[in-house]
Amino acid sequence: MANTHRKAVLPPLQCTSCPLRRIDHFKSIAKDELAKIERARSGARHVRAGSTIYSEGDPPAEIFTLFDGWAARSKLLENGKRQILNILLPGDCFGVQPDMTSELNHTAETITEVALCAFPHDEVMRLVRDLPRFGWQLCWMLAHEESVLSEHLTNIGRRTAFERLGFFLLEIYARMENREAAANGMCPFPLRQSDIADALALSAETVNRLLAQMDRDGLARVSRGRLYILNRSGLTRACEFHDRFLTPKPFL
Amino acid sequence: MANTHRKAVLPPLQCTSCPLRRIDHFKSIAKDELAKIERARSGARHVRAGSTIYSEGDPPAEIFTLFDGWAARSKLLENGKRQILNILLPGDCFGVQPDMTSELNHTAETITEVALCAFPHDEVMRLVRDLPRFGWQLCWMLAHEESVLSEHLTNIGRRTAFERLGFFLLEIYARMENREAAANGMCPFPLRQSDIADALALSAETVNRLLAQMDRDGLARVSRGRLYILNRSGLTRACEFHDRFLTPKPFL
DNA sequence: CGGTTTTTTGATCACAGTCAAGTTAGGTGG
DNA sequence: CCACCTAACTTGACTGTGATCAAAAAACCG
Repeated sequence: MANTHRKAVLPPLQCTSCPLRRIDHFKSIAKDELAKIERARSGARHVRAGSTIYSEGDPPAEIFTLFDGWAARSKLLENGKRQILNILLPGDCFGVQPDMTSELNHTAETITEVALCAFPHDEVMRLVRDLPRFGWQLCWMLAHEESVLSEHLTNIGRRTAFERLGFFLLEIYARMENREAAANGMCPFPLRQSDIADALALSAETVNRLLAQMDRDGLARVSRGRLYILNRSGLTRACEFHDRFLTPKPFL
Repeated sequence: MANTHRKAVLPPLQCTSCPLRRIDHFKSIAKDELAKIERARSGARHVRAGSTIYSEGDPPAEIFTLFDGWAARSKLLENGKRQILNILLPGDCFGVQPDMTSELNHTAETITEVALCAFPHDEVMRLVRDLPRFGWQLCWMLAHEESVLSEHLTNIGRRTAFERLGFFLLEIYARMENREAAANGMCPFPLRQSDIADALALSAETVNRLLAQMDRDGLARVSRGRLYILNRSGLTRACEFHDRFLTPKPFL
């Protein structure tokens, strides 16, 4: 896997000048609210590639926003198998737990080196208390995540291996496009085939064979850390993809 | 399928005297907040068995709380296959959407006859605005749902058919138990085998064969609209079940 | 009691998993 | 810049789980 991902850059000190906020796809947040959010932020930090941000079973302490790089939320089973719940891209929040007293129900791992912002749990609760609109925004983010998870459940449960993979590639591409990080059918793609397998509940060998087939069929190619969508409409049709669930959302 | 489910009863006019609120498993809500919630409620209604409460694509208008009976949230694919996302039991809320302007991303169907409470979307937004704690509770419910969905994703993605089924039965039983509607290893179970299949991404025939096997093995039995957990610890071990994700939660 | 839905059982098949061996690419250090 | 080492990818052969198709039995409901 070519590590085409440059060193992750840290976010600016001021949330108002966060470059992510200039991206159309993210719902804007009022200036005064942003100021309070900024005060709630406990800091920004780097995490190196291939390491764990938090583990299933840990007590939840912070909510995170991914600023730069790729990560994944996943579950590990007793039998050693891994299920990736969601790939995290810049602008995605994670670590929100129902009950701050209970343990985290999944693990978050980095794929590339990563930069993220952290918000202590009690600060988030304070924000919900003080800013009614913030509570609504948090609900929005959560409901969005649930919607994405439903789509993944259906994808894994009711589609063939080929369709799953096509759906997955198109989803990643659309999300990168929303973040203005894709163009001309090409975008960064630092996932290993075994990561894709863990996200789609397939074996790495099957993913490999299907990628080869999609390349042969001129539909999509993954090569040297990049994803190329060669025939978007063809692939979209072939795997019944739709991007209804990738609606704009607020973040932080 | 024996319809052992009696006629669904309507909830009382006052939320404070709602019998569901007396169940330990649900987080209590302050009296004054409950009064406001009660005012936000647009009404209670019956829906007959086997019908649709709302459909994917509909504009979201209301949030619902299931008061009595069983229902399911599901997605229908173009190829006719159905994926059940979650079985809804009394006390479960559903219909919460990220963005009230977008369309609903799943369908809600009744399994038995059902009684439910409805809350118009704008009233819910008003509640979030007026009651800071309410916003937090809504987040809690959403995060809980996400947690459950993650568990289902892992179950379907990474377990064998046998384990999936055992996990599913134990989950339903534990949830019924939490609702004080199960005892001595027995609880109502109005699902058809094809419903179980759609929830677990299996074929109905496979579900049938596995149920027969579990019966033979003295682990669990489904018969005449009832679920019998014959050997709970055995079944729990056999399918790596855990109920960590079934934490108490608020509702309404 | 009769019609319909659901469950049960059997036979066959195919998709994707597993195992194993070989190749390529990327990263590291001389 | 090249040699080496490891991790990732590739390919082939075989297997097995669970799907599909079909037909009979049972349960349910009016």
